[in-house]
Amino acid sequence: MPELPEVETVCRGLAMKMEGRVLTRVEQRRPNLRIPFPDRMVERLTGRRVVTIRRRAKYILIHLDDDQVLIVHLGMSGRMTIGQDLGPPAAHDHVLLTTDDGSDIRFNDARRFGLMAMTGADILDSHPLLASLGPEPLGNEFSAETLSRALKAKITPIKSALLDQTVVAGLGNIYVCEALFRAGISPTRIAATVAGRDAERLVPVIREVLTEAIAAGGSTLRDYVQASGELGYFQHSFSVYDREGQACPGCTCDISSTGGVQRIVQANRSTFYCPRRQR
DNA sequence: CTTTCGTCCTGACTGC
DNA sequence: TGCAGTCAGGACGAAA
Repeated sequence: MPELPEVETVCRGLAMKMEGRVLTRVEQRRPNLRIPFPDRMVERLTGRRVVTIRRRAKYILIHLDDDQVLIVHLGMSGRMTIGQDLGPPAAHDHVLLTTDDGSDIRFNDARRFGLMAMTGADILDSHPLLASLGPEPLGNEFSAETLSRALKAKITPIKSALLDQTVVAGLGNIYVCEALFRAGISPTRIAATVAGRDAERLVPVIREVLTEAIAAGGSTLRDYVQASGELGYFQHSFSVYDREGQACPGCTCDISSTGGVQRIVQANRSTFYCPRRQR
């Protein structure tokens, strides 16, 4: 499931292949993903040159030479595959792009939680999908002060607060679990109680876990493929995520007495944590 | 207003 | 072996 580091990796892969290139062929193979495709998307993309590709939260922003921006979200199962002469579309290939130097770029999304939208570059930040996003966790605006301010009035668990894209933009279930583990903060803590001292510990840890994952080229558990189209998944080692019952990497005592990593459900999502190390 | 919960979707996995 | 049921999850929108 692509989170910020995976989206960053995809952006970098797409940028290498697409920036400066003209989209010579565009094919849209169904009317919608989570939402309908933009009106006349094929016509609006065909013949356009890609200027830059950037990321905001988990959105891929493809800037075109007519000052339009294609907004892409990978959702849960979305992936981009890149290659030369990829042949007939695979199952769930929904959008096919070809560049003037012969690269094929395909958006594949089995579960169709992803989306595409288009808007003008000048009004990009006020687009409904982007307008209420909080600070980038790797940006200068994200600090213990801004995080504390965002958490101060929240009575929801810190786990839920960190998944709230208005608090900080781009964290998903995996990296919230991992960051809380590294910070030694229980996911069940009321968000407001994390403001202050704990937020000072949390901010660098969030940056650290994301930076490591980006450096590793993204990570996955199931169905993520790097933008380069390379075969295989990058297997990232998580401390707690999806490790229910396994030994917590920080606890040296016998797992039979600790129970290892616990799984609980918060807001209908699995949370993994170590009750001994996270308070 | 804030917070929670249902919804979209398919494939991987579990258990009978 | 086959098949029904469960689960996964981002983000929106409805409900509380």
